[in-house]
Amino acid sequence: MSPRVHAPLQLATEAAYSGRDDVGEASAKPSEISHVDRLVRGIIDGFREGRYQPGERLVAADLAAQFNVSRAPVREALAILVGEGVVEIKKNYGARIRSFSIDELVEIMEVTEAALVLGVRRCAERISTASLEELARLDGSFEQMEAAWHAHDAADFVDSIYYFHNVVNAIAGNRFLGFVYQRPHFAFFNRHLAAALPGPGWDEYLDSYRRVYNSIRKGQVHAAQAAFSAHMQWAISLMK
Amino acid sequence: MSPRVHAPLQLATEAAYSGRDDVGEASAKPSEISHVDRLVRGIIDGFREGRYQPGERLVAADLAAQFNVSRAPVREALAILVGEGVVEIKKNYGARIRSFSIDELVEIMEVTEAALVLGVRRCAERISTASLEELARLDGSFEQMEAAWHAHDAADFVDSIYYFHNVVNAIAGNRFLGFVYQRPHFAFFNRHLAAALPGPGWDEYLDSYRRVYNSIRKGQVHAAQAAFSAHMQWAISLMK
DNA sequence: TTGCAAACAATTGCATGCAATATACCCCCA
DNA sequence: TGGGGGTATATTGCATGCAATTGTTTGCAA
Repeated sequence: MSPRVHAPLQLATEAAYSGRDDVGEASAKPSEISHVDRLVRGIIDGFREGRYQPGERLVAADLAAQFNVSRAPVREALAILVGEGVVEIKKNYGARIRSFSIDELVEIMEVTEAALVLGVRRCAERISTASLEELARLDGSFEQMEAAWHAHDAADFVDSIYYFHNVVNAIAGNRFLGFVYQRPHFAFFNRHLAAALPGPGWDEYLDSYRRVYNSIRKGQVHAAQAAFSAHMQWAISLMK
Repeated sequence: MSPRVHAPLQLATEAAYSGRDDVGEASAKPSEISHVDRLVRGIIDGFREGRYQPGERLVAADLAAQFNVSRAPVREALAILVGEGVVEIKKNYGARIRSFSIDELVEIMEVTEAALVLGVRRCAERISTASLEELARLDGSFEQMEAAWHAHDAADFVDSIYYFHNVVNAIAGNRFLGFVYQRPHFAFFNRHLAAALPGPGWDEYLDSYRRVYNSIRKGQVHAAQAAFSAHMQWAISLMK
């Protein structure tokens, strides 16, 4: 299997949504990343890379040993992930990664569509004012998507879609949308989706996104929005 | 000031979004609520009730004393709130409640609209199949809104709007939407909004929601959706 | 062989302790 | 009176320890 794309997941603790005053000199120096951040990221990455499976038992002491820290920061990281709805903790038994039923995945997709359509619309509206770097990222993300599609790698494919939308959201200019979409439960959801993916509509999937991408590129706001919504509705109907 | 409405905020740890197998016998017995849950709820409530101000310094040791626990669960609770983007922790200084600029509030409102419009639509679609209890809650929530409006209590008013949408989301039947909207950052956002509220459009505000409410009640899907979107767009334009 | 109960082991939840470090204060000097 | 530097203080970040509780296994009886 080819190396994963790994859409760069930003944590709230890393100023994902803090384009604000009080930062000042910060952000220049990433200084020391805390153990907690490293753990949260490590657990999420571990899941996205398939090292941890849904339903798998995560014992705090084991994680502490794996990451070479004590149980205190592990517990804080797990607390964050519980707050995100991504991990369940069973008392005196252990934490485990949540798994989702088809019904739940459908519900998640509906909400995802509602949120992302805002990003698609705004992005198409603002595409003419996008910087060259942003456009390059957009083009690059779609190329990654095509590559993953040709390689028939479902995990890479959903990763590249996630990355694509992150780029779209960034161009859209609504930082809160970026923040919300980068919450672990959305990142997780994508990975869960991959399991259901290389199904009957594999061809259609890329075509839909090509329509979205092209419409965005041409600044066709309504077309982009319609193409994206149609795609999501189609994907949802396919899941049922 | 009249007592706050307090939309019942559910935490992820309380099975807010876990209508799933493995629960089994649970949920019947709330058993013992953990210190961490109590702290998260307590801090959020403290903010919503105005006991903690945005930007206020939250020292772990103080919170530990207030809630009569040690610093360990306090740190876990703060970690959750940091993950939610609701609290910032500054090393060797303390945590503090984030404050939002007008620009950020606008961005949050845009995302909120995108998400909630899904709930409004679905709710209107399914209103005919709603249980009597659900309808009673819906009616009650709107009555609370009217009462807060007449009392000119902005905090109560936004609280009741938050509660109204929670009821709408519940009837809409998408549990993930409920889960997302109950994330602390949305609950927080509402409180921040209250500060900007009793402005020029105070009258218009209730009228808009009455239109939304009536359309939902009559099952007029498109009208409800349009009324809600129009209202949000109007509120956003007012903020700028 | 199967059902049940009791002891055991494993794990969490929380308290406490300590070192690292950013902030704040104070004093001195210009 | 204003500014700068050094020290003291406060607070976090993390490690460790212990009790409570749950899941598991074992042994016994039917």
